[in-house]
Amino acid sequence: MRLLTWNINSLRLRLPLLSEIVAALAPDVVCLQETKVPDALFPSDACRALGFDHIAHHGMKGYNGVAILSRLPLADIRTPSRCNREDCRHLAATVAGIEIHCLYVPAGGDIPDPETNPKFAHKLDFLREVAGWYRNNYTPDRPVALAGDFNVAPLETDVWSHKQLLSVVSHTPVEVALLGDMQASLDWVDAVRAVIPPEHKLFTWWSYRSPDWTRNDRGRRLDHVWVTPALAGAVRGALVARECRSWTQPSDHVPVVVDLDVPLPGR
DNA sequence: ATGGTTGATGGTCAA
Repeated sequence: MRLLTWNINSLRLRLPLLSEIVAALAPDVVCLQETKVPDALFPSDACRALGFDHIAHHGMKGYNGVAILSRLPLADIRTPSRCNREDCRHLAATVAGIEIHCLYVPAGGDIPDPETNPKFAHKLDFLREVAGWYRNNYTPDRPVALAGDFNVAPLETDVWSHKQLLSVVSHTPVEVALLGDMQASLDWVDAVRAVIPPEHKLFTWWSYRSPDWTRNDRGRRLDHVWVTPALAGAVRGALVARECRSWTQPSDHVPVVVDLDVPLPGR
């Protein structure tokens, strides 16, 4: 099973780019974040035309929104609410016996202080709640893949400068610690870092605000694919589609792909 | 220390 996750930053605007990446990488399952499309306006026909006959989406007007596109049937579609908000950040479905979870963690605003910045407080609460939810509702022997924009770059090699980003939201010690707690909830394995050694710098996001993202390569690894220990032995490969950041009218995030050696029906 | 860009929206808000 080839799983692709991408913060697409408007699905409707970037359908042609989705088509391009699907043609190039042939994923079986696609997890999208920041679809920015209400469910009533979801472009299902266009997604089916890309080969995804099975679609789950959880969207709202203007912001957020998650979706799972699959070549294989989806079962048990669920949309857990987070922090008592209906803000469309979590979607889960079962594909070929594997639970696929698509997650969009709040970005957290600019100021890394939960006392003065409610967005940062929400982000910290969200991370705590998700960790507790997995701990209470799952066990590590269940085959689950958790993919999405976690909006946290946990490792020193996940940012262009560890020292310079210590007080920048996405790499502050409090967020990294909470993401660590979330990872510990089910002993999640970072599938991408299981393939690409943690010594290597690896980014999945580059700010739109930089006039030339390639000049200093000031990126961060905000997008992740984790698997439970039950699936860790099935991880066969991982890829960050860095070249997509150079497309015309790109998302500020690029797709991340993980290959899992699991039996698929009809193959 | 500051400002820089993009997308949805139709004024700003979120990232």
